[in-house]
Amino acid sequence: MGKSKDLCGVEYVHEDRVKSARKAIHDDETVLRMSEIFRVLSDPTRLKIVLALLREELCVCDIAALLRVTESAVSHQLRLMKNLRLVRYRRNGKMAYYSLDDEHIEDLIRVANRHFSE
Amino acid sequence: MGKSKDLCGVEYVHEDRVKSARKAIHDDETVLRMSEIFRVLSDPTRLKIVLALLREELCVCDIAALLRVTESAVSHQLRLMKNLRLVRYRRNGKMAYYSLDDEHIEDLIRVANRHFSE
DNA sequence: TTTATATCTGAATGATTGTTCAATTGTTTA
DNA sequence: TAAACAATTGAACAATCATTCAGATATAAA
Repeated sequence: MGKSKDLCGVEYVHEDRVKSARKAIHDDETVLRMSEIFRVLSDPTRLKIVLALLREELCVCDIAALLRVTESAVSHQLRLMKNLRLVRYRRNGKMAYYSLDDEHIEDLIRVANRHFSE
Repeated sequence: MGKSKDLCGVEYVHEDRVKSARKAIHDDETVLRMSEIFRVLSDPTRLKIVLALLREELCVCDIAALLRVTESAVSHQLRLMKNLRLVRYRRNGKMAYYSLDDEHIEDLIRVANRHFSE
């Protein structure tokens, strides 16, 4: 089984398999956006914030106290998630109440849980 | 609604909500292991490798050519995923053929896809 | 207005990470 | 044997990241 060339001059050992595999890979922009979603959940602190918001709408200081991290750190992470439209917030006086704004995150966490329990 | 103290001396604004949210957060070790799974998929190169292996068993040099990255980079990432038991490999002569060794990854990617298509 | 509280922000810092490079291992072929 | 090839490995590097700190903003209460 020799090497073969494709149009771009890249050599493959198994041309058929590579062509098949390439169909399964999305375009770069889509891959990038998918990876961003997973990246949000790849940090333990952020994952805990998401897990907490899955159950209750919470203000920044409650999240900070619950996770034992500074309010500043929580605020930074919430901004990141707000920019990705994963959380929303409403102001009420001095407080900012955050809640989840994405119905697929719960599914992702459910699948990840299955990974350990099975 | 005043602040209240729990046993550890941490003050909460909304004690009831925090107690409820805490139940939704897994223990530290579980959260850490969950975040590790998401971390694997949070890098575009690794995500592409996974997407490719979802369809075909591939050798290192084919993955490298397909993604236009060095074989060394691919090998490093594959080792990481092998340590997490997400991929397996079989040797055949000089080649090492890698394939997915986890049935939940496909579900994670499916859910992430839904996030954009809906 | 002053004071206190809740949140946000930008800069700085230390830690982590993905890739590259050079060298090496193990296998096949000449 | 020697040469070629596929893959691995460890060190080094630049880039990214999460947190901290100090200060700013905004709202509520005194």
